[in-house]
Amino acid sequence: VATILRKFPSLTVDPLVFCFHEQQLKVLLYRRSEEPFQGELAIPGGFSFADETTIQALKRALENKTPLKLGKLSYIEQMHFFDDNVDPRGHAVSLTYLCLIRPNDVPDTAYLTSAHQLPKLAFAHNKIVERGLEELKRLLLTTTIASSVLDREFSLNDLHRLYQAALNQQLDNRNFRSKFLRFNVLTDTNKREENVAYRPGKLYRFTQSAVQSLGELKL
Amino acid sequence: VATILRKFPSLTVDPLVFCFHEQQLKVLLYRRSEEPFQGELAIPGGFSFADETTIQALKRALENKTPLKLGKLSYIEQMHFFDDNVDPRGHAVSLTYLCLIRPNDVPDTAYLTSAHQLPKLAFAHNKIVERGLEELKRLLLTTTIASSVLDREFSLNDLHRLYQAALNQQLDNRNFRSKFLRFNVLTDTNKREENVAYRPGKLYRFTQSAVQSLGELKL
DNA sequence: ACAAAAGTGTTTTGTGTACACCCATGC
DNA sequence: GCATGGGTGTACACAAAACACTTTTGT
Repeated sequence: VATILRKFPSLTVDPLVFCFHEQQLKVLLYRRSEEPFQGELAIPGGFSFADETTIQALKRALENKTPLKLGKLSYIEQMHFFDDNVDPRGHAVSLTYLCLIRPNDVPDTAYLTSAHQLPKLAFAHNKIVERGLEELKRLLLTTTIASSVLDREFSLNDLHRLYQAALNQQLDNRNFRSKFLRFNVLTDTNKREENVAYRPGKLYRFTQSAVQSLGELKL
Repeated sequence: VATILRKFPSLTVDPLVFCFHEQQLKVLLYRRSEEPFQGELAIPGGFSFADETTIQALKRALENKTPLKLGKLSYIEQMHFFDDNVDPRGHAVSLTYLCLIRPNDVPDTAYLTSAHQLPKLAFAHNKIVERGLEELKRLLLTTTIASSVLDREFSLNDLHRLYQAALNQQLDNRNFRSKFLRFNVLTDTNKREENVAYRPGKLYRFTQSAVQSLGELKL
């Protein structure tokens, strides 16, 4: 039996956590305290061993290496599997997860960097972030995933700013509003922003907490 | 070192091969000759060991268990990674690949079944096919992936029948044609069908061999 | 009254959809 | 000339895109 077990590559999991912070789309990183790549920035991943799920491994890595708790994540979805990792310690394969956390749940001590201007990361982690960014954009355009990026209540302009930040482009405010309202996925809370030094915006929430599909793809 | 290696789950790869055959969307299977699930139908997967890529493992499994050659596949894309497999032999994780092969390249001896009316398969393979079907539909609606499902030259009606079969719904023929032509991805070969007992259709091919995106997702 | 951001409408252009008939070919 | 599938056009409703000003609130 041992001879069979020896033959498999080591499995790692990498949580790619995005959040919307200071009007920017950001990525959660940590600074490695050990070799390899000591001192460099990396995605806070770790090994996934036999007889545990990859989510259990994800929790361990995330909570050991960052101040986030798995339970605070608002969304977790499996993403690409990399089988061409260059880990100096041997053949490793790595499963990446796309994760989201709401602005209110981000600890102050979390290390965040802008997703659109990444520094050089350890391993091939830049590739992972690129890929996750594409996936996140796709989800924003086709689903109500924004409900997991924003706090539960938000103004239409918050939503507008999120889309502009994540897609990294300007979107006409009037068209954006009317289009989004036409999807019929938002509920007016009858509340308004508070403690702002200007006209307070109306607060909305997503009617359904589950992520649902938006514009249908038609042929 | 050995103690670390022992701890990882075994890794398997599963090639989910679709093809368009007898006007139907079909899936490639094989009948298992060994335990577990001896005698049952399954996706022709196998183990992926350390120091080989998952594609190498895919090739070995596919060519050992079916009459197909990896080199004949017209498209290979990584799909979902399952970490909740129920393999009686222990904790296994499995990476699935969505694969396509053109009608002309399908050997007569391949075991194919209709993708929309699957029998019960071994392991949790029904789930894999369901998922692959969703992914294939998505690709057909958003990319020129059809170029890897059809032979290089085909009539617009072939294309129409492919979409109807894969999406499992009727599509208005006139609208389908004008829409697809408007994408500007097809080239008229100036050839026609031969040896048909009716008016022969014009043959087209995709202008670019690489898969490209079709309708843009807009907001 | 001023600053700051919230909120609103119209026009033009293009796409989605529904629908029925003639055409070209082989036999 | 007939059977078979190939191929074409129009009208309507709605969505996409471009575009600038008024309103509300706090200070």
